[in-house]
Amino acid sequence: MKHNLIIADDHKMFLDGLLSILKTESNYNILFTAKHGGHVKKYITINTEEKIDLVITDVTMPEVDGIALNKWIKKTNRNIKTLVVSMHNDPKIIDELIESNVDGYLQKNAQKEEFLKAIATILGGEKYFSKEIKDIYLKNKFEKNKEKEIKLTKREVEVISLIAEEFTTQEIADKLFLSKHTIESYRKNLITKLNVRNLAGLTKYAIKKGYVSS
Amino acid sequence: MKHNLIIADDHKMFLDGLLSILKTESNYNILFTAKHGGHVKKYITINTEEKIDLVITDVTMPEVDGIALNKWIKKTNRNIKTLVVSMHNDPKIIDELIESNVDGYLQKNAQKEEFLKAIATILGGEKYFSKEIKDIYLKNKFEKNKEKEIKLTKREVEVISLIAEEFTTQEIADKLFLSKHTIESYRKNLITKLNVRNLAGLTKYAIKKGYVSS
DNA sequence: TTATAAATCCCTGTTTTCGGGGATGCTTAT
DNA sequence: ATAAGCATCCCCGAAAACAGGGATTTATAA
Repeated sequence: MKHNLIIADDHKMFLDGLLSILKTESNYNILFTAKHGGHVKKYITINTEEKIDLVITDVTMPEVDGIALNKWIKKTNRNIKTLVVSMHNDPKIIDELIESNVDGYLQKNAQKEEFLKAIATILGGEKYFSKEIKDIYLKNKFEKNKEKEIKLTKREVEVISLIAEEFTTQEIADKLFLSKHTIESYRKNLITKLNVRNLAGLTKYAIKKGYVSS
Repeated sequence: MKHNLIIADDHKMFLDGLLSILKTESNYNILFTAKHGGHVKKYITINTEEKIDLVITDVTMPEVDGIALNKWIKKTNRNIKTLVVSMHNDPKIIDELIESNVDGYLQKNAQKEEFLKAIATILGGEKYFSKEIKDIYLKNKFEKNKEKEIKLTKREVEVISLIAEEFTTQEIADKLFLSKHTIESYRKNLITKLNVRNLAGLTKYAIKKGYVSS
């Protein structure tokens, strides 16, 4: 029995490329192609009696993007599989998609073979993520867990930001209308808390967290 | 008169997508498609009497990549135009391509219309770069000019790297088998040279330059 | 060849950081 | 109500950083 697919991507070229690949496989039937997620939602909502097996969707699309579309599908139709394809591999996006139960994630620069493999795997009931994506996801999780307990207070963030902006303790004290001793306490606590050795470590942490621009 | 094109990309899907777009335009004739730059070089070398108007090429390809291919074409065949398409927009790559006289640069997530416009523009004898690419190129140039005089010596890079890695002066001295005074001199010079105020500034510079990871 | 730059080392101060304490209110959660 | 966390402030001493000189030798470029 043929599998029914829907593809959503606002890039004509990617769409055409994907269609040409899928054409070589005789048992895929393209029900519908869309320029953004809203069209897919409408299609699924209207054609309730039609069997839809898989929605392949881009992440960045106008109006309703791939993340929102995946969430909507997973919330309303538990038997429709989803495969997200994206140009980039932003850990946050990958995380959000996996948490909302996407069935697969591929980078757009994947080869034809991987595309077909991913689609077949997902239609077979399993999940498919490329090795890179898995690594990114796990690394992200791991780092998050390691840094989980370390939560800085508002004041600490203020202070570490100013430290990373090259201000001295006295200058920070003046800026925040606090005693020099207070800032010294904060610096000391930050060094202990963040498990670094000196200003350089604090600066690196501030940059990593985006408190300052490098 | 028809224009003769060559396309080089190791991604079947992109290739197919591009072909499907070009098919809608009747006056483009696809001479040859290749999986990497080496094939294109061979084709051009063999078919000397054939008129080749434009080579569209990806950046990342096995063996001979798009950068090398563009350089080779521009060195050996001044009447063949080149259009580079890429997934990413790394300033270094863009800079290198523009310096080696590429005729156009597009991101792969461009829309169909922009692809056709770029190809037409280039075949008309002009260059084509998308607005983002121009911005990236100019910003890069501008920043380079601003920072031009600041050149660190090998030793200075070693020292600033270790500073940013949270080592103290004494530790760096021990590591490099140098006197503590020497490292102090380097630190001092670096602070003056880079126009920063303290370790935090040095650390930020080191991160920006990629000497250490944040 | 003669500057110039790089790499190395040294000295004298002053300021800042760093590590170890401790204290006082004030809020928040248990 | 009591503990815990936060924000604030203080002290001390050692270590390190910072600022400002200067000096030598060895490459390297003009």
